[in-house]
This record gives sequence, C-alpha cells and structure tokens, in this order.
Amino acid sequence: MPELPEVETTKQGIFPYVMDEKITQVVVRQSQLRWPIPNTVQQLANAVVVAVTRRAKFILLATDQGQVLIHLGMTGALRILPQGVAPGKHDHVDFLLSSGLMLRYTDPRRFGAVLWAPTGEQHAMLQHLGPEPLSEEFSAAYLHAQAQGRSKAIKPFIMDNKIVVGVGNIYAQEALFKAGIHPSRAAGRISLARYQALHQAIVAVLNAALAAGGTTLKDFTKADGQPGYFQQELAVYGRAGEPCVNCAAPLKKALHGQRSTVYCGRCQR
DNA sequence: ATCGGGACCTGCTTGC
DNA sequence: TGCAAGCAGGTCCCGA
Repeated sequence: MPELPEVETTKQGIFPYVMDEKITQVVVRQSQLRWPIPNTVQQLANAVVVAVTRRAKFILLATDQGQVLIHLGMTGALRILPQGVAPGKHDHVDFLLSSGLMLRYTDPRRFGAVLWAPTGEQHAMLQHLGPEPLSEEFSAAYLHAQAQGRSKAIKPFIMDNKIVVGVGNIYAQEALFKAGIHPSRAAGRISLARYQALHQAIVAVLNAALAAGGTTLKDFTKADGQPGYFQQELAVYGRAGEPCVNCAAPLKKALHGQRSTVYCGRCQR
C-alpha cells in the first residue's frame, strides 16, 4: 500500500533506468485499471523520457511526446526487469526500453492508474491539489488557516488532497498520535500551537519512512525488489486493542469515512 | 461549499 | 473443510 514515501522511493529507484531512455513499445495486457489506460499511452512508440518526477502519489514520466502519469493505488508496484521475463497474472503493463530492460507495472487490485497528458498541460487529476507535505508551502500556519470554520474531523482533513497531498491512512494515524491530537476532533477547533505539533509530526513520520524506504532499494532490478515498508515504529496503525506505547492503555479504534483509525483515548485529545 | 457515504477491485483473514 | 463475509485502501462521484 504505497504512501508517499514508497512512491518517492519507487521514483528514485526507476529513475536511472528510464531517464533518457526511449520507450520503444508499450505492452498493455489489462487496460482496465482505476480508469482505462488511454490509447495515447498504449500506442506510444519511440518516446524519449526527458524527466521523471513525482507530484502527490503520481509518478510522472515526461517524454518528448507527452506525459505518462502512473499511480500505484494501494497494491501497485513498478519494477525494472529484462525484456522477456514472463508476465504474471497481475503484470498489466510493460514499458519496453531501448536498453533492453523494461518498466513493468503490477497491480493485483487494479486501484492504480496509468494516464496521459500532453506536454505542457497539467492532467485534470493534478489540478486542485494541495501542497507537498515536505515543501515550504506546507506549514502549521497554512493548516490552521485552511481549517478555519471546518467541522470535518482532523483525520480525514489531513488526508484530503486539497489540503495537503501524500498523507494516507497509515501516516495520518501515526502523525495524530505523535501530535497528541484526537482523530475525531474538528479541524477548525485546533489551535495554531497544536497545528505546529501536527505539522512537525507529519513531516517527521514521512521523513522517517522515506529514510527507511530509501535503504531497501539497492537493486531495483531484482524481481523481488519490492519497495520496503515502514513497519518499524508504527505506534498505532493496526494495533487496536494493544497497549499504547506511551501510557499502556489499550488503543481504541474508530471509523472515519469507512477508514479505520487507531488511537489512544488517553494520550490524544 | 462542505460533508459523509458509496463505488471501484482482489487477496487475505476471519467466522460460521 | 468449505464457503461467505469482512477488511484493506486512494480517489472520484453523488446526494444531502
């Protein structure tokens, strides 16, 4: 379930293999992902990759013919393999490269997406996105200002892409625990000082995960080179009923928009 | 405008 | 044992 650190790590992992390469052919075995893969991608040939970037959880392959957008959904993965490696059941797309390698997109649940945008145009999905969480633009003051008058619970608030991108279910829970904020508290009823703690917590958990992920990707061409997880130091995620690492009280579980949230009723207010 | 709930999809876990 | 229900999760869409 890639969250922003996993996506960033993946981007860095594929970069040396796809940058400046020519995509000679795109092999699509399953075009029905979250959205259908556009024909422009399927028919792409001899497009040179001129940039590999990330925006929110999208990996952007800019080519001299236009931009390929790749979203990993929650079970998606990108790997670099030699051409000719037999595809598995969930290997939906191969981008064949002039180097003889290929970029293979795998996604068992097909929640991810492969999209297209002409050069110089921003895909509709990238418009109206909030700031990157690790940018200067994202600050406690910004969060506090955005939250004014909002009754929405803070947890779905920070998971809202229009507020800030890249904060998924796992890190939202971890950051709120770290900041001592109850996940159900209305976003508009949190002080600037507490937003400073929350901002720091979000940045800290993302950076820690990024550091952990970055060390797992020595060789991105290995078949089993799945991006590593940030499973260490998860204080609350998936630990409902277990003792709080701070106070030992049993962690509680709540739902926010069908998403489960684990928190400490004593440490988080 | 804002909010909450449903839908998408499949594999793994849980429960009868 | 076998099967069905439950759950996971990012994002869009719709109705209130």
